[in-house]
Amino acid sequence: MKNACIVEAENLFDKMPQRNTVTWNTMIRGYFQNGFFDKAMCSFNQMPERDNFSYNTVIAGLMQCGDVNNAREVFDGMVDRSVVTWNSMISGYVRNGLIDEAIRVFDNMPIRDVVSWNLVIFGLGENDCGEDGIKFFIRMKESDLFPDQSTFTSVFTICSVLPSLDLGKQTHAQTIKTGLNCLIAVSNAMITMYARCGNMQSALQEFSSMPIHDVISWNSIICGFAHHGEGKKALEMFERMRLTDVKPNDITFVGVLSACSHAGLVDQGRYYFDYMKNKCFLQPTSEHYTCVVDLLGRFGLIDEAMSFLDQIRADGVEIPPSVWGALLGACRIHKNIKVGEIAGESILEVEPSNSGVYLILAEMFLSSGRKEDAEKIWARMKGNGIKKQPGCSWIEINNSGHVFLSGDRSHTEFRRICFLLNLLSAEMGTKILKPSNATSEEIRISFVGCYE
DNA sequence: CTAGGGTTAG
Repeated sequence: MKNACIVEAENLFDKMPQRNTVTWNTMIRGYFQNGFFDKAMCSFNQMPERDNFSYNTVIAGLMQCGDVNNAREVFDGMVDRSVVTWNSMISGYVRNGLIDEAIRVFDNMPIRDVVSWNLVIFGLGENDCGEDGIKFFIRMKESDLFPDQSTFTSVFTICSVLPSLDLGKQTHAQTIKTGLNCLIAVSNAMITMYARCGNMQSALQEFSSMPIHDVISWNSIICGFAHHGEGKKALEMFERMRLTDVKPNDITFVGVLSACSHAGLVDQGRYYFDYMKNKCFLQPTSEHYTCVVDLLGRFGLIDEAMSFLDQIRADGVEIPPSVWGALLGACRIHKNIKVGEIAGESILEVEPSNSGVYLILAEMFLSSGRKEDAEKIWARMKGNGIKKQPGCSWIEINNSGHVFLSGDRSHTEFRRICFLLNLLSAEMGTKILKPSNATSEEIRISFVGCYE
């Protein structure tokens, strides 16, 4: 039922000589889908007899509009709850970010099906609890239920976020055993898993093995290459995509433009941005603008970046903070304090608690000998009660995860890691335009924890 | 006939 049709549906419903429960249920769903929550609830209360479908429709509808409490009330008032009823509650809680509630429902339900497990695994993944999601995945396999397409896509996504290449490979093997690796959604998730685990070769191999590609397959491989700084390969894939019938979307161009940015391909970047707007008729988003400013800025074309901002304004768009951020980053590299200050202050107007901006501005002042201005920035930061979040990163090696937090140095291999990092940064220093005079400071890392 | 699950960037 489309929005314009709901009126027509209502007319028919009113004119009907007789209605049954199915008719009422259909009408209620239509009301919810078109945003008429009051009418939906009115019908629900008015209808002569309610079956399980009626309740499930109302719970899902209320959950979809964020009315978690009323959904709970309807649920609590039910006598006969089906698996779908319980799953609707889990789904609703997950959708509204209440993962703990979702798990409580899961724990209490008398019978679970594949969807119940999938919802919990997906929900945990979406809420930064991927490791717990994996635990549920293992428990699921110990039950008498078999993982399906949705299970595997969620698990691959978790593997790509953790990231855990080992688990990803293991899961890959399981999809082959079950034949689910032939499904396009599963393959797509697998490409992203391999890409984000740093294994572009396997990502490409999976991509190449697929008989059919959809826009997500192409986006996954393009963004994968772009993310790894393989700008040329990303663009090669995009050119191959153009030979197919698959239409690129806005995400494709985020990949393409960031590829140009990482590879320093300024002319191509200008061309693809124009191509996106004028040939594909895609409205640029703030991400696209950010990519272009980043591309121009990295290359030192600060003036062109500034006039590009005018072009954005001409589209009737207010410059988003992320665009100013890209410009600020460029100014930092190319030591353009004048524009950098404009960019930084523009961000702070909208995001006064953005600690990174204060630090970059202070650093820029300091490195150009304006110590007093740097101190003013620090004072402002302190005055606003802004603290920097310590940096954190993690990596999986030989089945165990190593988590590093900026500041302390308790990792057992701290000295060896520092030594190797210094070697690496010396190596990189020869390839960067700017000589590595910036950092004689010791690289500070620390060991925080381990997971299995 | 009607109800629950969604993979892509930064």
